[in-house]
Order: sequence, then structure tokens, then C-alpha cells
Amino acid sequence: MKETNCIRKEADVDQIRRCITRISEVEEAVDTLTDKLSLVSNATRLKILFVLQTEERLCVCDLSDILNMTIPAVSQHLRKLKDRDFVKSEKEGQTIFYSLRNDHRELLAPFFNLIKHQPEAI
Amino acid sequence: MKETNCIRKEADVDQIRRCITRISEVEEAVDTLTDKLSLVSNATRLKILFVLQTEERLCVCDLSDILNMTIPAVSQHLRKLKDRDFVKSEKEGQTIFYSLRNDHRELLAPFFNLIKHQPEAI
DNA sequence: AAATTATTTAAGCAAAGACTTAAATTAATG
DNA sequence: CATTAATTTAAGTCTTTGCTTAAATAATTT
Repeated sequence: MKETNCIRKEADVDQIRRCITRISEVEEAVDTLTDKLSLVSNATRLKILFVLQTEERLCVCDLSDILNMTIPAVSQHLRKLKDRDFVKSEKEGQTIFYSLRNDHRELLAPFFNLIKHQPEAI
Repeated sequence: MKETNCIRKEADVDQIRRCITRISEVEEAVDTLTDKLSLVSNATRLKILFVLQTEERLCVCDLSDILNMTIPAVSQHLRKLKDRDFVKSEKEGQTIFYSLRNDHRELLAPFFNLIKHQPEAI
């Protein structure tokens, strides 16, 4: 890649430098955030999180019935949510119950509000 | 798919029904939200939005320099952001300046806060 | 008018995502 | 102890995404 694309005379070099600096400062935070958002930006996973908000805990086959999806499909979503600390699991006999973790409540709260208070369109 | 996966005796049929109802009520809101989140959950696009927050407006080649990416790559991200009303564009001669729209400020605000106030880890 | 500049559009490709079905694991039960 | 049940893991497929390079548009300058 070329070093510079903006060769127009009006180009504000200081502005560009300033932006580069500003972005480099938040680069890591952006990556961390987008990593989490990419999890939440899936309808199935957001539904799982949403319903776990009120239900305390649900097992895989509960969720499979609720979401009308196959068990393995649900299980794979749950693994992702668990890997990123959105949910935790507890085994009880042969069934495994999933529940919300507190780790990302702050991130999730605005979404749940949007969903609940503007059900038709956001 | 089978109608029911949960055949265990402890299965709480009422709970499952309740969840199905609750989810059906927010289905549309969830889709609308995840559609927007999937846009924001990309590091390049979040950076564009972040930097446009303070810079008022930037042209495509500015952003290409700032993000160290090719012009077409940036242009394609901008199109997505524009299609979903995150940004607007104004032509001035042969350069096209992009700036933030107000439509999704409410959705974006928490992200910008997270990025700015916890730069190391969220 | 020809050449240059800024941007978009298009086509192609590689990687990531989300499902499917089948097999493996683990626990409970007859 | 063999069977059933709940879940995970794995492998395969299809779609989506994000880039690349090349070509097309459109405005400016020479």
C-alpha cells in the first residue's frame, strides 16, 4: 500500500495525524469491544441472552424448544457465549443449565432496554 | 425438526411457553438491533464512527490514510454505514465528505464511552 | 480535449459464520 | 450392564464478509 492517499491540496495533514494518534490510543479497546459486539450481533445469541435475563436458568433443550433450533446449533452458540463470559453453566445430573453472568451486564443493559421499550422499531 | 426436544420430566412446560411468547414479542426489535450491531461490530467501521465523532467530517482518502487501508476498502465500509443511516455524505467538487448522522447516536454513545474511558480493557 | 484526481463499482477470492448430520461423551435408568 | 437421555464435538456445506485488483464515473486541471 502507498503511504498516503490524500494528495489533494486541501488535505489537512494535522487533522489526519491527530486522527491516527487518537485511533492508536483506543485500538485495543475497539478490538475488545467489537469482539464482544460480534457475539451479541447475532439474533439467536441475543435472544438467548434476552430470555436468560428473566428466566434465571435454562438448559440446552429448553432453549432448543424456545428458539425452534436443533440442539447442536444451540449448543454451539452457548459455547461461544460461555467462552466470552456472557453465560455460565452448572451441571445437574445429565442436564446442563445455563444462566447469565454479571460480567457484561453493563454492555447488555442498553440493548435489553431498546428491545423491550421499542418493540416495533428501533 | 422435531416439535419438542425437552422430554425430561423436570421440563417446565410453562416456562418454555412463556419464553416462546416473550421472544415472539421482541423478534422484530431483535432483528432490527442485530442488523445495526453487526455493522458496528466491525473494528474498521467502529473506528470510522469513533473518529467522525470528533472530526465533524472526513473524506474517503482521509480515512484511507487514517486507517491505513486501501480506498476501495474504506469506500465499501462507508457505503454500508451510509445505507444504514449511520453517516451522511456531501460532495464538494470531486471529494466526498462523510459525517455522522444523528439517527443512531443513542445506540453509539455507550460504545464511545466504553472506548474512551477504559482504553486498556473493557 | 486530454490528463489527472477522487471516488465508486464490480468481480474474484479467502476466511469466518451458522447451520446440518453423525459420532462421541457422560449420566441416569430399567 | 445395556439402554435411554442430555449434551458436546466434529466434519461438511453453504452463505456472508472483507479484502484485493481492475475498470468505470465524475469532476478538475492543464
